[in-house]
Amino acid sequence: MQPNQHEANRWIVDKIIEWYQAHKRDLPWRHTQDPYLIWLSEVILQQTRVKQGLPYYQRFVEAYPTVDSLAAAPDEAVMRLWQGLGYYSRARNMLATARYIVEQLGGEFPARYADLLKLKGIGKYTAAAIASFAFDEDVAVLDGNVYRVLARIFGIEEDIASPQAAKTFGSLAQALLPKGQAALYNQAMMEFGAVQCPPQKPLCLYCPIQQTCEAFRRSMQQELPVKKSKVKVRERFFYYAIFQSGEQIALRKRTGKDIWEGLYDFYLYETPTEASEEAVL
DNA sequence: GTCCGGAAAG
DNA sequence: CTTTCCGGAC
Repeated sequence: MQPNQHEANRWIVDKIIEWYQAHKRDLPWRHTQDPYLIWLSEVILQQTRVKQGLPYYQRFVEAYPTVDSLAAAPDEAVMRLWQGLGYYSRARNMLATARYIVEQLGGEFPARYADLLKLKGIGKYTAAAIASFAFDEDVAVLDGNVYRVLARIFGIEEDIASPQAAKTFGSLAQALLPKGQAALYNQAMMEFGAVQCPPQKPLCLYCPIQQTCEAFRRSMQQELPVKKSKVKVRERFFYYAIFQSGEQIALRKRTGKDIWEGLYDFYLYETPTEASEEAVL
């Protein structure tokens, strides 16, 4: 890093925070420092867009305004409220954790990142979100938005799906965090990513940090962040029937959008799983 | 159809 | 390390 890099970084962070204060969306969980409500919102938002999660959050807060009320709720009632959100194990983990907090921790929400991390259904992201939003612990969140914003600003071409990237981006995000302003910084980074610097069509033309953005300078907004799409391997089972008449063997031209398009092969019977000889015949 | 995403499980 | 869980956007 250049000697003035620290200053440049501080400038970038200040600009993003300034942008956040002017453009942030008014969302209900931004008006509370209650760790329970922040946790609730984060679990819902983990797998859901704000627009879709909002009504669920409102219904949960209405039905279960405290960790005690959630802990006392019947399983079916919670699952019913969760219906439509998907990833149902998260609702189950949330309920189990609420009960654990009430029964084992005297209803006291853990206040530190390291302790939050031990709870069921709370991983690095959610632990950092609660620790910073509710308790202002100086721990940086790392979510898809943060990855994207950092990859673009600094022109980082590391594959964000790799575990190694978590270290690179994690230490960078942590280094950028202004001490004592974790909640503000984290929310600003994520909101900036969601609104100003989305995956498609980032709003570079009126971006406050355009002048220091590597992706903009190199016109790489669409290429960053780099995410190696996992080529999913599918097993296919081909059983060929060979029809022979004298010297001639029947072949068939392959059509349609598939492997070997336009090429010839024998008459084919395909199964998604391995089939026995009897089944094929 | 493809891609996306936190945490847990494998 | 990779895969799985779900529903929505496109």
